[in-house]
Amino acid sequence: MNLARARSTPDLLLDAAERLFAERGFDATSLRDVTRRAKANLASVHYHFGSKKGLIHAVIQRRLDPLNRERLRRLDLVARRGRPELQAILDAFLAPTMSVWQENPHFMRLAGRILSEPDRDLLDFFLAQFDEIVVRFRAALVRAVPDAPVEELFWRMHFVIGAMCHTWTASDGLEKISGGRCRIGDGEKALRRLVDFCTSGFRAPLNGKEGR
Amino acid sequence: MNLARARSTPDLLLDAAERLFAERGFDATSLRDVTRRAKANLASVHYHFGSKKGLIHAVIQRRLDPLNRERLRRLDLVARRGRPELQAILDAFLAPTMSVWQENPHFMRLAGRILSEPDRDLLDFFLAQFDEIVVRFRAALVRAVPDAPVEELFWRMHFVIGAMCHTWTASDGLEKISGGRCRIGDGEKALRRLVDFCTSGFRAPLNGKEGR
DNA sequence: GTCTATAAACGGATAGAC
DNA sequence: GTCTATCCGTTTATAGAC
Repeated sequence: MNLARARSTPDLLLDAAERLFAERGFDATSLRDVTRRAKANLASVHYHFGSKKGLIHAVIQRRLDPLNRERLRRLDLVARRGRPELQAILDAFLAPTMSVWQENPHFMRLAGRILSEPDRDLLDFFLAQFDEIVVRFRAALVRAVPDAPVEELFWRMHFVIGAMCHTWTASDGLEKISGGRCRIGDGEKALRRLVDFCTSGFRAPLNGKEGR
Repeated sequence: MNLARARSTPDLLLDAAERLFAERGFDATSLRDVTRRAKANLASVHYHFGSKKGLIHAVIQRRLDPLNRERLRRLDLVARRGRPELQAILDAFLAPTMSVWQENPHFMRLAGRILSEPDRDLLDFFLAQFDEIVVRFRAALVRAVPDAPVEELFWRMHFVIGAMCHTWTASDGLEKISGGRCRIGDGEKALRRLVDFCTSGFRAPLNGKEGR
């Protein structure tokens, strides 16, 4: 309400944690690092979030919640007018990740890494945020590609997710490998390339015989 | 030479480390965990590998070296006979990862995770193993898709790598999300799906206007 | 090459004053 | 809500005996 007021301690902790988790990883970031950056007290983490794990969960949920709501909002717009276009569905899924990346590249790097996290608890918590996304996008894909088995749709979305995560988390690796040719820039062109690649990949022949 | 002899201490350490690093991550695995599993002494790690980082590098190089040699061997077979087929090139790049995954799923999970590693030193060491791969596959792709700008080829390979890593590292996540519908099984079918998806994605129209 | 013992530092968590 | 002090376990790394 009071716009001039400084950010609250929980917010400062979340900001600092998000940044450090993204830069160094969860394990390599101590609560002492977080509180030092947030200019808060060490014990404040346990007061506000209960534990380090509680802080990690809060960092994830703060961004994932609006991200997935935006995905569903866009999917609604697409699905409302008749049979949905494959490319429009993929765009509804992928485009919001670019917005988050633009506003907060730290979080997207962090999110991409969680999917390959060894910590089962953390992975399960993360995946649980996607229950509605899975149901709704699956339904849309079935309508858009009715001749594909559902199993095939899941596999192809798996590849889409892999390409997506790699785009936002490893774009500096691409820049290095390409000798500086490929820069992610503001993300707009990268998103368009990503959507085009995925749409075309999704249209691979279903019998898998083509071109062999 | 002596086939009946037990494996050497360095090998036992590498085996144990590979397994634990894959299951728990680098940070969450202590040298005590490694030496306990290898039934070796704590100090043996420093004697044979100098440090924990030295051990990590050795674990990576032991598998990556033959993997990338196999990629180049297959690429040679493909490129020898005239203009290479796009699908054959991608197969030469992707198929060896399945072989490694079959023989040692632990390592592939580990390798996939390194690409999103926050530790810059480790990422740089990892990427340095791919210098020859980048040069040789780029040349083949230029021949196979001559009308595409090199920049576009790099981006598309970036997406291929993302899909590939996600396939071998997060396949259990797919199984969970798909409600048990999608299992990676022996990897053969997953590889075929992956190659088909990537080949088709690679053939996306170059102007990016199709279907919009 | 292998082992014990230990150094030196850092981790998350908590009790209790304010 | 904030802060200090502290508990207690763990970490990598090394010195030096065998």
